[in-house]
Amino acid sequence: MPKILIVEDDPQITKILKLNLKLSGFETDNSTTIQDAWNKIGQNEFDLILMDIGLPDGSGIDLCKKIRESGKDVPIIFLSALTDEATVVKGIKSGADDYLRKPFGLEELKVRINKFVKRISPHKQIIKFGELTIDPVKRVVTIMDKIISLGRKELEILTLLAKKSGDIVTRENILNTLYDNAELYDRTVDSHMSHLRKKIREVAGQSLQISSVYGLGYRLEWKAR
Amino acid sequence: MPKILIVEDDPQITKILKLNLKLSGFETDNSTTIQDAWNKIGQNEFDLILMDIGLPDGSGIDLCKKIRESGKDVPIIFLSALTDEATVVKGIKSGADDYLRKPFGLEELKVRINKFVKRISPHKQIIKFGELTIDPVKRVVTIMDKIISLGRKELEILTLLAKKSGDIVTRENILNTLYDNAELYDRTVDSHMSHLRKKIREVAGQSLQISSVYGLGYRLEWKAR
DNA sequence: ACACCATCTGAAGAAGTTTTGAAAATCATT
DNA sequence: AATGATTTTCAAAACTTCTTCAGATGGTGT
Repeated sequence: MPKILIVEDDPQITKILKLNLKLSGFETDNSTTIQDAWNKIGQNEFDLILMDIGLPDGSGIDLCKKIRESGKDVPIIFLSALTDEATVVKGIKSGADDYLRKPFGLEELKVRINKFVKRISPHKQIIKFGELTIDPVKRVVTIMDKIISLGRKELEILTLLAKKSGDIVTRENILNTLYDNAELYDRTVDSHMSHLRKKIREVAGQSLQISSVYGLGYRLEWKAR
Repeated sequence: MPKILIVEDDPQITKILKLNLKLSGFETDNSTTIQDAWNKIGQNEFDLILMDIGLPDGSGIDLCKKIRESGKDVPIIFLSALTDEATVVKGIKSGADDYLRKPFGLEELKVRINKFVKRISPHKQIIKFGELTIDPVKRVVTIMDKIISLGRKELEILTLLAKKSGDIVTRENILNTLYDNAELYDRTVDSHMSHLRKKIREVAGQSLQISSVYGLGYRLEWKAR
C-alpha cells in the first residue's frame, strides 16, 4: 500500500485529504511543520509527498529544495493557496513534480497522484504461490525458478488456481473464466488440466500438484518432499 | 534541440507558443487538426506534445489515447479552455502527463515542459538491455561487446524490443513503428524477424533471444547459460 | 463388491500462427 | 549503369493451441 505524507497546517484540509486518500487505498501520515516533516522523511520511505507552501515554521519550497539536495527523488506535489504564476514557477523549479492551486478537486488530485505512484493494477501484478510465480504481463511462469511455457487456456487456469492460493476452484469457475458463452464439450477443461499437469510434473515432479476434489473442483498445492 | 509538436487550431495561440518556445531553445512543429497531428507523430520523433482538446476534427483526448495505444510514451501536455474538473480528470486518465487550463502563464508552461523534456532527447539516448546496447544516433549495436550490423528495419525492430525491456511487443506495434501507412504484406515482419534472429544468433548463440509469444507478439530476453 | 458417475489421459484433427528460404523488387553507392 | 545490400513478397512446412472423443481409471454409496 503506497504511503503518502501530507505536510499541511490546516487540520481541516488534512482531515479531508486523509479520509479521501485512505478510501483510495493509500496509507497516510501527516506533519504540520517543516521540522516535523523533515524528521519523518528521514525516518520513513514515502511514495509521495503532498505539501503546503505556507507553513508555521517556514516555506514548503525550502523544504522541497532541502529534500532534493539530500538526494531523494520522492514525488512532491504542492497544494497551495498561492495561485500566482511566480510562486508556481518557483515551486516547480524547487524540484516539485506538480503544483495544484487551492481550492482543487479531489478527483483531480487523485488522478495526478496516480501519475506518480506506480500502483500496478491487480491483474498486472506478479502472482506468487510458494515457488510458483506468474507474470501476467510478460506471460512468464516459473516453478522453482524454472520457466515453463503454457498455452493461453492453460495459463488462465493456472492463474486462477494460484490466485485462490490453495482453495478449491470449481469446474464452473474455470469455465466462466475461460469462456464467455459456455457452449462447449464439458470435458475440455479436463483435457487442459491434463496437459497442464504434465507440464508441471516435468519441471516440479510431485512438489506442485493440482489435486482434484471429487465432485467439487480443483486445488493447487505444494507437497513437502 | 528538443522538438515540440503543438496541436492547436487557434493560430494566435500557436504563434505565441512557437515564438516563446523557440526563444527557450525548442524546435517546434504544429498541426491544426487531429488528422495532421497523427501523421506528423508517425513521421517524426517529438520530445513533447502540447495539445488542445477542442479541435476541428475531434477531441484531443481521443488522439492522446490513440498515441498511447500505439505504444508511444512521448510526454503529452493538454492546454485547454475546458477548465472543469471532469475534463481534466479525463484528460490525464487518457494518458497525458499534465493539463494546463487556459489562460495559462508562459513561464509556468515552460517550467512544466522542462520537467518532461530531458535536454538529451530520449530517442537519441543509448538503449541498454543487459549486454545489448543500441546507439540510435551512430546506429551501432553491440551484443556482449561484439558489434553486429543491421539493416534499418532490423535496427528499428530490435530497438523497439529493447526499449520494452522484455515485455511483449505485438506485431501491430512493430508495424506501427516501422511504417507510417501500414499497407503491406503482413508477413514482412516475420521475415525481418528471421533475419534479425540469425544475426543475433551468430554472435550471441542462444544467450539473447527473441521469443515469440503465440498469438500475441515477441519478447526479447536473456537466457542464463 | 457392485453400479454409477466423475475424472484422467492421450490420440487425432481443426484452426490458426509462425518460421523459413528463395526469389523478386527496391534502394544506395560507386 | 552496375553492384551489393536491404526490403518485401510469397508459399510450403513446421509449429502451438484448442477441442473432441473414447477408453481407462478412480471415488462413493449401497
